[in-house]
Amino acid sequence: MARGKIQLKRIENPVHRQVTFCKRRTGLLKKAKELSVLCDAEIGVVIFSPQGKLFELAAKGTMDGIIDKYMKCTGGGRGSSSAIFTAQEQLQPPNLVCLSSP
Amino acid sequence: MARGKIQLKRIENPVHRQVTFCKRRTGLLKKAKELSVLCDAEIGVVIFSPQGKLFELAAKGTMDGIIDKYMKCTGGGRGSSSAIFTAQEQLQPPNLVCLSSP
DNA sequence: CTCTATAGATAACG
DNA sequence: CGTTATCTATAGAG
Repeated sequence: MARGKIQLKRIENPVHRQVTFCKRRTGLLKKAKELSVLCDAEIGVVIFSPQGKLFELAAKGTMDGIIDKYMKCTGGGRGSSSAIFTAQEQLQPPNLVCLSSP
Repeated sequence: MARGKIQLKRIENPVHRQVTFCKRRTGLLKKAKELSVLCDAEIGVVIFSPQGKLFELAAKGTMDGIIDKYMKCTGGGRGSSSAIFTAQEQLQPPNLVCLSSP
């Protein structure tokens, strides 16, 4: 992203990987919070570093409440407007689906 | 971020907010997956749109496993290397804490 | 939806 | 650990 392009694969150098993890984790949490503020969405993020360290972000509400809501949507999720996906399907094709007008 | 600067507040126009939500949600999930791949981290993201729609991303493992691991780290979290924060504390000061060398 | 210019994120450097 | 050059994400237009 900066002085050099990134590879879409695991960083091998342990030191470099640690630095990148720290920076990107910060950026990801920032982005998550921005999305929740801009669009009034409830967002929860959980990150486990390779060293087993846990990082959590709960925007709008608590993580506990988000997990509870998530459980209801998946476990007993017979709600009509739920979209569960694992992102493998959603992100691999360069295909954005947006609504430009209602 | 592009033809105009963004405000760090809730978007009022419903249509504009919907479009932004869609674009940023896609970008956030992409970033999350990149982080998990680059740094070999286990990441779970849960997003509830204002309309109550649920979006989930589980990178490296299942969301169920991530939540389970999360519960153990918080509930019985007497582990020595756990960092729980709500991002309010972590992101507001322009203060990055990184390890340059181990 | 697709394209483009620009704001924002960040890899490498000091 | 702060700065800078670049790359990427994305707001706005077509």
